[in-house]
Amino acid sequence: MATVPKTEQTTTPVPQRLLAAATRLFAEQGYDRTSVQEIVEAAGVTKGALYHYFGSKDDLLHEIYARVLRLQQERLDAHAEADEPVEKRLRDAAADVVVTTIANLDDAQIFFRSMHHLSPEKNKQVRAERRRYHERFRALVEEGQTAGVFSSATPADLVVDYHFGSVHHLSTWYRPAGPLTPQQVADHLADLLLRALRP
Amino acid sequence: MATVPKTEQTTTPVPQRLLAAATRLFAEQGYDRTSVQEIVEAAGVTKGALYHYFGSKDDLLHEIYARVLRLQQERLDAHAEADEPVEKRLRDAAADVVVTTIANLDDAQIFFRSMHHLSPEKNKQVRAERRRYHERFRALVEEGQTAGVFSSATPADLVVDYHFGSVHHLSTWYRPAGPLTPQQVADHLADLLLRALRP
DNA sequence: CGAGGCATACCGACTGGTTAGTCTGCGCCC
DNA sequence: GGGCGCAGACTAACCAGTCGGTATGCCTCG
Repeated sequence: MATVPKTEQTTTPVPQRLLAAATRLFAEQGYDRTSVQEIVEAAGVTKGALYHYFGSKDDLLHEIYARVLRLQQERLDAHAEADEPVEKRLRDAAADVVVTTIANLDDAQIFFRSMHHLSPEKNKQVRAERRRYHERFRALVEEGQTAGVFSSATPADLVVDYHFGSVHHLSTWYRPAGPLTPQQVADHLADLLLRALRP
Repeated sequence: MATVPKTEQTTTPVPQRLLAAATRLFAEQGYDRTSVQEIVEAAGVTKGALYHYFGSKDDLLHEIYARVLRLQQERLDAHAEADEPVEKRLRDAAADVVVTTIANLDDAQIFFRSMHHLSPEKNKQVRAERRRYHERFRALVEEGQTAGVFSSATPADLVVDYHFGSVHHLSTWYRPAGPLTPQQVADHLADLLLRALRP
């Protein structure tokens, strides 16, 4: 009894519902403050379902990280490989990560706030992927510096951390109801980066 | 029995020992992962002592926040009021907050990672003080923009968030064992800010 | 074509362990 | 002798993960 009525309208698959519920709750309350019970209730299932699809609560968090990392890396790669001058490639990449981050503010909040809740191995894995991302971005900055279109006054590593600091920070202050659209914020932040890099 | 031996060498007062232990442990493991039991053991006392001086675990966290906020606000005020051109005042303030943050990386880590663990009222209070700090800093940027020594291309608010993003981010990547001294990092980051603001 | 078996998907009570905060009491100092 | 500073056992609540059980569809073989 009490099974889902068999209309032909497809229901969202349970694993996705669980991930969506977990993402929202982790962002709102933090990982440790969110009980597995809350997640399954929000997703309309029970613990049995969650542990059928995921090995642990920690696993759920890891899935959220993997999704974000994959998305951002793909987008960065696309911009970095474009057939454009390096200034434009960097600007586009810098602006895009801002837009994408704002579009997934919950993910971003979790990302930067809950890394230390991952198990050591999963944490290491995430760090490694994160480093790849960082290095790809840094390569863009270095390319411009070598070509002389960017100032070399600041080490490329620091430039990258400077920019990602601001991205990281977005989930702290950006509110959709605010005066600026995501694209406007992205343009401004990319502009600040490029202005700082003027020779 | 087992009282501290009564040599005349003054022992650090218990409340300070508790705060120091809590700061270290919160930074290492996160607020929720640190039990009150761990804190009192690290401080060499028992729960009775902790709850004698602090109303709750949450209170302990709030004290840490208050300490950081007071320190940073004092230093910003000093720089902002100095008798110097606005470029120098902003640069000094921007560099100083970096140095101070690196000198108290544990505090910084807790600050940005654990705000949501504070009770709603305490959270509101901290946000209010934080806003005062932000506005003081913004006033410096605006002063320079009005005077024409800084570009007005970017709203001052965004400029401030851009810089504090990088400060916020420090606890993620800065390691004392790294190649750069705190002062060098501070100079670079302040430089990036000022370069971005060149008209 | 239909019966029987099997895997997948999920349920929900239960367990063992942990935790913040309380409370009674004790010793030392003024 | 009274109160401050603290000790440490205790409680009530909670929580991640387990496990035996059930329903449902598919596949196979007679």
